[in-house]
Amino acid sequence: MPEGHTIHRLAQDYAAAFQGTAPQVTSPQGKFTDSAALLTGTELTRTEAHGKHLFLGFSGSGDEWIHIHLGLFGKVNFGPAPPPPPTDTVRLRLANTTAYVDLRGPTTCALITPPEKRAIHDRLGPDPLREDADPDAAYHRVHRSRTTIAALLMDQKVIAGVGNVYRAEVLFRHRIDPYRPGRDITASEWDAIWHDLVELMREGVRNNRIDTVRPEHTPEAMGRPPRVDDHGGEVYVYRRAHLPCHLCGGEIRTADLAARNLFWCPACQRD
DNA sequence: CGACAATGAAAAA
DNA sequence: TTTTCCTTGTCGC
Repeated sequence: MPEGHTIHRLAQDYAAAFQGTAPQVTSPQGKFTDSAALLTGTELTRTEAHGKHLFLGFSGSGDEWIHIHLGLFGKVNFGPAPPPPPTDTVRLRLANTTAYVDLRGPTTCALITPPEKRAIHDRLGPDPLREDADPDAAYHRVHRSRTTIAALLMDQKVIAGVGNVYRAEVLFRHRIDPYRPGRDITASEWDAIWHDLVELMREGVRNNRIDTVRPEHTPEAMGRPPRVDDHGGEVYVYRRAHLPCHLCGGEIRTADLAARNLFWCPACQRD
């Protein structure tokens, strides 16, 4: 379930459960065993998120980081001590006297050095959830590009943390045709998109799910039946192909864009 | 029990 | 542009 909000929430949750302790680090699945052995006995001192990348900072003899990227399938599960016997897909388990956490199916779980961590930050664009983010840096790339805005929003070098749900929903909320080239996005449109993402994603961190429907458009307010989709939140277009648009009643469309399923309302999102 | 999809992205070609 | 990797839940037979 990982877009940027999930990763920032995980940074908070890992810190709450393990920061200031030296958890036992294991890799029941085996792919992280050597690094896990090196880390056991060292203290988790801080956690950090940038886009969809999670960093767990350990201080032993020097600074070391576990770099985690969940990819499409990765999942994290927290629980109270004592931990149950791990299943054979657990890539990484942390366990201290009060809690454990299991990581399964990540694209990346690797021990890295501070310079390697810096290199990752350097290839990522600004993250709406980070204080140090510069929205102008993102717009600089957007407004010089002939690529569609829907593809640019998915490009982590342009803006970090947006995924398939936020891209579809933020474009709907701003009535922007997903196929419009980035160069035709105005500065004020980008400003509105960015600040909307900041608010939506902060709420996503708080609630651990994506909700994008304005209060006046909720099923209750509109006299509609509640959503049926099981992805977790209330949305306008994501995974609503061929269903009626909440606002205009027209049919939501879907298409392949940037290797993912795009959803949009051609009537509401017309340039 | 196999096919398939799912909020992702790097490597290979 | 295509292939590859990672896991789990659901659906149809």
